[in-house]
This record gives sequence, structure tokens and C-alpha cells, in this order.
Amino acid sequence: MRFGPEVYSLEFFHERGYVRKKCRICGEYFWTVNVDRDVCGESPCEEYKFVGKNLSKKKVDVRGSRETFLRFFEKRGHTVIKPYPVVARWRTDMFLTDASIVDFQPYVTSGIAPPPANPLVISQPCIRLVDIDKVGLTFGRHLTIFEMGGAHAFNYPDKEVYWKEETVRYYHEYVREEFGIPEEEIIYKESVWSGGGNAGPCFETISYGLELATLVFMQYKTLDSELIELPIRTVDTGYGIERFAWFSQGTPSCFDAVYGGLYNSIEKIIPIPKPDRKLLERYSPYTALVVPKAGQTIAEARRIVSQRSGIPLEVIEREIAPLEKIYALLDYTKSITFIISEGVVPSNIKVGYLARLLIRKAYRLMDSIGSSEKLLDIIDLQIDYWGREFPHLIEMRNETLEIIDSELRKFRETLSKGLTYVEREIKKFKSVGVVPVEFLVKMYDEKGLTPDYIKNITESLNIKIELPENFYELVASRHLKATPTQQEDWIKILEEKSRNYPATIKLYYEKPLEFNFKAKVLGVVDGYVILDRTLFYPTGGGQASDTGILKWDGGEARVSNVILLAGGVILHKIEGDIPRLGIEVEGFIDKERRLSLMRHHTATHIILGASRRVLGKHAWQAGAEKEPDKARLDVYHHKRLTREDIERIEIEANRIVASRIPVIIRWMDRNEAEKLYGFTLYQGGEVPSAVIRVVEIPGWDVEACGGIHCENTEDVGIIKIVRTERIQDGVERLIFTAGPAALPQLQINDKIIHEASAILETPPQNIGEKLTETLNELKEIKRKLKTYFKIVAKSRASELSEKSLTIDGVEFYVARELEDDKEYSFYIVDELINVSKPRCVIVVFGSEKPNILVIANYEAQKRGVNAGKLAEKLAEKIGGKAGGQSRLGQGVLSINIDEETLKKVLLEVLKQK
RNA sequence: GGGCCGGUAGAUCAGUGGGAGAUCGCCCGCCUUGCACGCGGGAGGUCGCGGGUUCAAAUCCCGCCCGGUCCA
Repeated sequence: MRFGPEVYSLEFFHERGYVRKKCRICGEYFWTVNVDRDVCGESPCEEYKFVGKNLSKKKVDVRGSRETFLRFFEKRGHTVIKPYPVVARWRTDMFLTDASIVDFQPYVTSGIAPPPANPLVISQPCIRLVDIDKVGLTFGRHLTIFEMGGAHAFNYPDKEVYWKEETVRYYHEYVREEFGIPEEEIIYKESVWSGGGNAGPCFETISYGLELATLVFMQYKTLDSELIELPIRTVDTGYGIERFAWFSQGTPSCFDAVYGGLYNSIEKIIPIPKPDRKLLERYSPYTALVVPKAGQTIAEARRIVSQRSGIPLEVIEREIAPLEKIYALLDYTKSITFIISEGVVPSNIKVGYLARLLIRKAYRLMDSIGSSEKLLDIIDLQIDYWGREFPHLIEMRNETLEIIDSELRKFRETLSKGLTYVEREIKKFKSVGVVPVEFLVKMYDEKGLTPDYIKNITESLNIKIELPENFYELVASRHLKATPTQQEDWIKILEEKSRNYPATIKLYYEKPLEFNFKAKVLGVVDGYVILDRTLFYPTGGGQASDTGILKWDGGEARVSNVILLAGGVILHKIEGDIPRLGIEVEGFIDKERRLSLMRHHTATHIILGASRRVLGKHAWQAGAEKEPDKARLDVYHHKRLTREDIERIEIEANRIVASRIPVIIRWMDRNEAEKLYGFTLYQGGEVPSAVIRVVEIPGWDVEACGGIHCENTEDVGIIKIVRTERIQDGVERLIFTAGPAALPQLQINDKIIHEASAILETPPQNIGEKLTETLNELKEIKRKLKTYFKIVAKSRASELSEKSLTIDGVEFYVARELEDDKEYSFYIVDELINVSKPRCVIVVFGSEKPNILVIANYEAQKRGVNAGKLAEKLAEKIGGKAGGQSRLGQGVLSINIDEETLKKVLLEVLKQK
């Protein structure tokens, strides 16, 4: 995608004498006042030119950089907005906030909701994990967590705020006035930005080899690589708060500028390598040549920097690499601190996996410097360091540390299990002397063990490992087979067919306690009736739909399901007569079902409130479903729920029921609701509208919710948690019933107990004891039976030894046992078979369909006896099937047979041979 | 949401169609001044669950449950 030059040609540039040039390295166009300049200046086209120099008018740390930025735009008419969470819970298309504009997508940028202010300015903490493996290598040009200074203006067709000219003028003024960057060092590089379904031209602004900001003019929606003009054009600027701090201080790395104040306390925990300052200043500028993302391996990047800086590779490995580890560690631990403080529970799905990924990477880094047990201490310091500006970090300190600690425990467990496995398996490669790549990939994929860990083991065993530079790409290639999930087509078809109908008037919100209504039939689509208005609540927000009856003059139909389509049309699935168009029908809602659904929905909110209090603030809703007979709520939690947790949640929930708290439902402006209640509103996921329905149980729980609720918590009746299960790592499911629906559950439990009590002939409170006793008795009897069988087998064997048949020098013993027990039969065999003479024992045991067992000892086998074949032939002759190999044969006979007949058949079979 | 690996004694695991095993731990005994070791003996199992194939399934097939891991 590319835009023509006219898009970038601003009046501002002409006024100031800027000229358009083409970079001789990357070929991109840029604007500069320096006519001799032929390089765009952005990495990797040029190295950093500010390191070790005093180029800025003032020196700022992160806080100073942020404040400078916010105040600058505040003075120029922008309203300062508080930062949004780093976990983008208001969006379903992404997990983490990775840009300031994300806060306003998609509702504001698409026009569904107004912005909280216009224009506005925000310093938004962002997390990006794409460059995670090269954090450190670029000396801080890339971070997993950074603040994006966003100055945003939303231009509506009827209200223009400002556009390209003003945006660039603001930037120019900012760097000139606040940082004193001379005009000839301010470069505007033409580029294209796209992301989150939007796109537009942009300028990347560069000074001294460092990109300081991106000025995006978002004006298109991307649809199948086609650009569609948006009605709202958005100024989306991203000022690199950390980069301005770095530039202003001129330190070798950005980390020095960002974490400088943290070094002293970190050093008390882990050693920070201190390479010679001159070496760092010589090396640092060339880290601009490291390209993040795939395409350049770390080893390649190292070679390039070494070559250009003239610093030998071994010096880099020895002096610089250890420091880079500390850089990455500082960055990862900050990300971890921010994510976990927002209540993310590490797991193997969704955002929880990203948290786990970061924690594990940080742990491995700590492990590689021999301080893995100190990771929590570092997190603790990050909380202190950033908590001054982000107080929620301090509020959540204990919970954060507890969750990370629990995660570390799990990881250590995984590591030690994996390592034991590797130690066992690795011996296979000893003769070859090298561990193949496939093994390394397998261990990473299945056991989470990076090659480093394998290397530690193999080195002591003198086995080499084969580690290609593109190792992680190999891992990725194992997952290419992934198939995209199928969307539900039938809903789309219905939506298409119903698009010309007006949105149905929803009566159920206004009249939640009315159960019949009159409406007009507007149409019938594929067995679904569309009315002009309805009291039937459609499936949504995890609440099952209402059911009921439609009646009209001359007809009647059952409503079995109700669906709300994206356009607001409500479909009633009917079974029975089909109403004529235009007639009036009367609807009757199944009252008991609806009341039960309402109780379960309100109960869900109460249980969630209880969970967040008992388990912690991280116990966000992961999903919920409300049915007439029960409800379930999935919450994030890092440990299995204990009996005590469950009881406490139950007690808290029922206390709220008994407290007679009115449930308040209001339609509120989105921005206002967020300001008042925060993002915990979005427990049920995103809500795509400017006005949201807020369901509040004062002092207990507030959620954006479209469900139908009881008027007062007391109406819920009793709440009984029926059972819990762990549905994913880090997600616990609570299944509960409320009101009269709780009764059958309690009765079933009662019934089970009574039955058990009757069978065991003991009062309910003694069931456990009695059962243990009975099971012990059973074991004892089994043991006794075994002993008894052995004794009987012995005497049977001695009886039999007098009745052996000797054929071709092999002694044959034939036993017909009525006891249907294989083990017993083997005891008899054992008594007879262990002799140094050729011997073969045949046991037929059980009645009805007896089993046959044939064993031949080694000597007999030498004489040509094949037990398997013999069993097969005997079964064939008698009727039945059997098989086996030379030592042992077994099978089943189809008729009962006595000892004498068996002997006769045996002789016949042996004769045939 | 997807891919891959796994579930056998209290623990770690072996067992790829034919009688459920090893090591550690546990119990008893021997040896020893005592401890560690050593020696001998013993207890401990719904082979995750449910179907199917087979004369025969821990083992093969299907479904489910549970755990792990990599990725979106």
C-alpha cells in the first residue's frame, strides 16, 4: 500500500523550506530542510547520533517526558485523559493495549460512541510482544512496555477539529521548543500506517537517527486490501515517551534513561555488569542497525553491529551481552508487573498465556545469571518504582506477588519434570555425540524447555547440540497446520433475509415483570416470526431466551427460541401454525422459566462479587451461562478452589441475598459509566454502543449487562453452589442454582445420601466410615481368597500329577476346573510347569463358555510343542477360538466339556500332527 | 480457538496384543555400638473414564475427562 506524494505535501513544509528527498538506503521519501541529506535517518539506515552528547535543551526521565508532553498539548486545547488499562478488556480482537488509539477503537473511530474529549491527550502504557526476543539488543529502541504519548483529534463530517497541517505544526513546535532540536535535524519520513482494521498515511519523525514519534492520519477502513473512506478522520499521533527521555539524556541505552533510578536498588539483588562507558558509547550507536522481528537472527544482528562498530564479537559477547540480559529483564518485569496488577491470571490461553510467556522468559533470564529465586524481589522493586505514578500497582501488590509466586512454582515444576525426562532420553544420543535439532524442537514444544537447558545437561555428558540460528522459526513451522475456525453461517443467512425489517421494539426492559403482550406480525422468515414489538427476551449475555406461546384468531404456535440479530430485529422460532402477515397476535411468556432466568442472572452478579472478594480482584468473569435450572460462572483464578473458598463464596452470596439490596438498572453514557465505575464494568466482554446498560447491586457489583434482573437481591432466594470444575489452567467454573431451582439439587443430594445410607445400613453421618470399613473388608477377602487359591491349586496339582499322559516324551497335564478364575488356573500351572522335563499343562476353567489355557515349558517347546497352536487346534476341534505363541496359548470354548472328553480330543489333536 | 505430548503402585517411570513390572519411598527381619549403606522378605494397582475390534486390550480404534506444552 502506498499513497501519492500529494498526500504528504503540506503547506507547512513549503513555508519552512522543506524539500522532499529519497533515501539512498531504504528508498523511502522524506522531508528535510537539509538539501544535502540523502539518508532518511531512521534505523537501520543510520546509526544513533545523540549517544554521549548533550543535544537536548532539557533532560527528562519518563515522568518528566510524560509531563512535558501532556502539559504541552493541554496548553494547546487538548483535554488530558487518564491512561486506560494495558489489558484491553473492552475489545475482543486484541488482548493488550498496544497503542493509545486502541483506547478509542472501534467505537469512537467508527462513530458509534463519542470520544471522552476532543481533542484529547493521553500517555498510554502499551505492551507489544512482537519484538520480545530482541529487547535489549537495540539498547531500548524496542521495549515490551512503553508509554505512547497520544494527541488525538476526531474529525466528524460536521465538526472539523484539526488535520495534517496542525498535527505537524504541533510536533514541530514540541521538539523545537521543549527539546531545542534544530530545524535541520527534524526529518519527516513518509510512510503508511495500518492496524486494527484502519489505515492512513503517516509521518515518522526522526532526529539524530532515532524515530521519536509517528503522526498518523487515519482515514480509511481496510476491507480485503481495499481502502474505504471513513466518515471520521482521526489524528493518531504516538510520541515515544521513553525515546524522548533517552534522547534528552543521551545515555548509552534507553534503559539507563528509563530505569536509571532503579539501578541502585536492583544492584542489591542481582549484579549489574558495568562495561566501560566508552565501550558502551562506541557500541550503542550501531545497535540502530539491529532489525527486530523475523528476518534477521540475533547472531546476524551481532555480526553486523560488530563489523560496523569495529568491536570484536567476543568482546560484545563478554562485555555487552550480559548487560543486555539485565536490560531485557528490567523490561519484562515491568510488563509482568503491569499485566498481573490488572488481574490477569497466567494460563495457557488468551492473555493469560502472554503473561505466562513473559514470566517464563524473565525466569529463564534470571536463571541464566543464577538468581532465579530473586525474581519476585525484582517485581517488588518495580512496584515501588512505578507505583508512585500508577497507584493501582501498590494496591494490588500482595495479590500480584502471590499470583506470580504461584506461577513460578508451576514453572519450576514443569522445568524439573522436563529435565528429568531429558536426562533419561539424552543417553540415546551419547553414541552419536550430538543432539539433533528435532529433539530440541520437541523439548521446547512439549516440555517448554529452551535449548539452553538441554545444553546445560549435554555439556557435562560431552554431547554437542545442534542449534540452528532460526530455531524458533522451526518451532513455529510445527504449528502451520492450524485450521481457522468456522463461523456460524446460519445466523448470517437469517440476518441477510431479515435486513429489510425494522428493529423490533424491546418491551422486556421496561416491563420485566409482565408476561403477556400484543404485537403485529411483520413477517415470517424460515420459520421465525418477526413482530413489531416483543416481550420475549432473546438469547444474549449468557442468558437463555424466553419461551412461550403466540396466539391469534384462528391459530396458535409455541415459541421455542428467540434470537436478536445484529440489526436489532428479534426472531421468534415457532412450532405450530404460521400467523398471517399483518395480523395482531398475543404473546404469553413462560413465567416460571423467565423468573428462574432472572434469579439466575442476578445470582451470577452476586456470585461474581463474592468471588472477587473471596479470591481476589483478579477473579474476572471468563464466561457465564444462565439457564432455567442452573447457572454457571467461569472466573479466572490461579489455584484450585478449595472447599473453604466455595463455602465462603456461598455464605457471602447469600448474605447479599438476605440484605435486601435493590438492583439498580440505568442506561448511561459510555464515557461517564467508565469514569464512574472503571473497566470492571466489562465482565461480560465488549459492549458495542455509546449508551450502555449498567446493572448495579450497590456496594457489591456493577456491570454493563443486557440481561433481565430481579428488582431486589432478596428475590433471588437461596444460592447454592452445586459443584465446581477447572475448565482451563487458570479458569475455575462455579455451577450453582438459585431460588426454587436450588431445591431439586438439594433433594437429589438428599436422595443419594438416603439410598447410600439404606444400602450400607448405617445412618448418613456414618456412610464414610462404613464404606471405608467395607472396602477394607473387601481387600482382606481378596487377599484371603488368593492365599486360599494357592493352597487349593497346590493340592489340585498333586492330584493331577498322577494322571499325566506322556506323548513323544512330553508330559501332558489336563485340568478341568469349575472355578472361573484365570489367576487360580495359573497357580495350578505354576505348580506343575517348573521342571526340567518337557511338560505341557492344559487348563480349562469355568462353566458355560469355559476358558482354555495352554502352557508349555522350555523343554517341551524344544520338543516341538507350540502352546499357542495347540490351544488353537483344541478350540477348533471342541468349538471356540484360541491363539497365542509357543509358550502360552489361551482362548474361549463355546461348549462345556468334561475332563475325559478333553483328554480324548487332546490325544486326537496330538495324533494328527 | 488450534497443534503436539502425556495419564500404569505413595513418587518417578518401563511395559506396542497373550500371567501388571522396575527404582525410590513405606512395613517386617538380618547385619551394625549407633547412623548411613548392605542383605532378605512383605504390603501397596478400577493400567484416567466409556464404547468398539479381538478367543484375548494397559497395549489397537472411536469418544470423553484430566494434566502439560507451544502457538493464535
